[in-house]
Amino acid sequence: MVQFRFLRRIPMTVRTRFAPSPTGFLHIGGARTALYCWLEARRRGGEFVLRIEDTDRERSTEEAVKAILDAMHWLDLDADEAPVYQTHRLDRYKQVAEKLLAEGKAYYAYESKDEIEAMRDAAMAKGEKPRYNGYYRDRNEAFREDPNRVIRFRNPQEGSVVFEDKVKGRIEFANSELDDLVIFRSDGWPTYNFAVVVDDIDMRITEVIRGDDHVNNTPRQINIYHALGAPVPEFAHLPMILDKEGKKLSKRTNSVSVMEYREDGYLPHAILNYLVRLGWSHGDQEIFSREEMVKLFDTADVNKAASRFDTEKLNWLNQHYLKSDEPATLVPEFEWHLQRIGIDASKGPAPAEVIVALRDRVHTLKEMAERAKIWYSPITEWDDKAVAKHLQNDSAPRVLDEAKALLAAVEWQPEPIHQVIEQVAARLELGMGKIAQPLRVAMTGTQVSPSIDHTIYLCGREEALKRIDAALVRARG
RNA sequence: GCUCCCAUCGUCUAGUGGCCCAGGACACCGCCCUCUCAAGGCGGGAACACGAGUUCGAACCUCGUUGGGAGCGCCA
Repeated sequence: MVQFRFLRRIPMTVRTRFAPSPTGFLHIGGARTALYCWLEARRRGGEFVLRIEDTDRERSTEEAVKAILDAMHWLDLDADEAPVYQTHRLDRYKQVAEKLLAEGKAYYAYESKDEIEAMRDAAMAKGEKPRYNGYYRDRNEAFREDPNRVIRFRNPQEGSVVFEDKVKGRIEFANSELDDLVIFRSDGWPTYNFAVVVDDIDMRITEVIRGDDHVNNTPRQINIYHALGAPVPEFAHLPMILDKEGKKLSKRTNSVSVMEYREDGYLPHAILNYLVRLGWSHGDQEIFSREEMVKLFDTADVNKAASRFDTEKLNWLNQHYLKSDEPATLVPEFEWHLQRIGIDASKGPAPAEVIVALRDRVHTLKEMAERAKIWYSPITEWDDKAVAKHLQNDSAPRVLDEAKALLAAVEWQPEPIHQVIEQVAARLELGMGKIAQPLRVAMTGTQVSPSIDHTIYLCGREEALKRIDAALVRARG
């Protein structure tokens, strides 16, 4: 055990964990928790690990595990170790519970669920908190086969539990408010509050970062740490994320799954940047690179109050990254979106050039893909108003004829094309509006598009000339 | 009902007793630029929940009120 003693002398490494229960997809609140755990570990040179809390065998699914892992991967929140699955650790929980039993820190109880419920109703009727009355606490009943057999933790009755939450500050609970919670269910599986503590001890977690819906569980868990003679980690309870109306986020009215945000066209780092600023800040700074987040983030600077999810601001950030990222780095995600709407990116302009043309005009890659359609497939719809206004007038046919002639021979690059348009304007003595709009309708069937030179350029010469011909038919028709 | 938590512009927030008749960002409005739509530039309106204290002085400290939220499971 020489090695062991040596290890003890090494300063404790910071370890954080993200512990989702696989009963659904990774939602946006969970993503923020994971981000904060990840950042805290990275900043302090520590380790970030994952634990799958799958002891609820009714609701946990394989698909959900995969969905969560996929989302974490997409966000690039990498864990330092393989995930720990609670269902693989049943023997360990049993072992720890036996120890507590042997030391008199836990006991068997045999009430049925109905009896427990009646107990709670009675307490409520008296204006008290619904809780266990401690019937078996001092009865020292031995183990016996019984469908109702559970193991309860013998919670201290005197004094109080105080902890210094890194975001909320000092929090105190009187032990008299706590009852003897079940740590092992009658089905032979441990309960959440027990498994979490055993796992966090075994996984050497030094800072527990989780949603503040867990604040009320914390004193119970601390008492279990004490009973087990284990050091208590630090706690940081993050406030909730509410929807735009200030209500709890729900699937009905919001996108909640991280992967839905992907489908909606958001960039992973835009989501991360949005999330890091939702509940945390560093002065007036809004834009944070991954490196800056890692350098600056601190759970101690997290806000105490709940915050609302604002899609408008996410949109702004997403566009910010669309505009400032190197286009080439956006291509894979963009192509993913093109493919989703049935566009074959190989049959049209280079995606990077399309990105440059559209990034000032859209907030998401989904929108971008939709608008990119005009360069990858033929025009199928014509905006009647656009046709009537910009094609069916005196100058349009002349503009189109003239442009067609010049475009047929020009070097196919945005700049020469731009010069062609200016030449047309000069020759026909017309303003740019009179030139650009008919061409725009010709190229797109609508009166809205990126700058006309780029719009034409991206069509490709052959297609551009074909579209001018088609427009001439309409202009004269 | 009981316990715990929270409270600055519409939203995210800066602010830790004087630098604040409160700063930034998103959104909104106006102007400029302009081949459309955007993007961009410039400017504008917009908040310390309320009431008592403490203090020479309070967005910041204390108490109360009101309003929100979470939890009170053999779910996590």
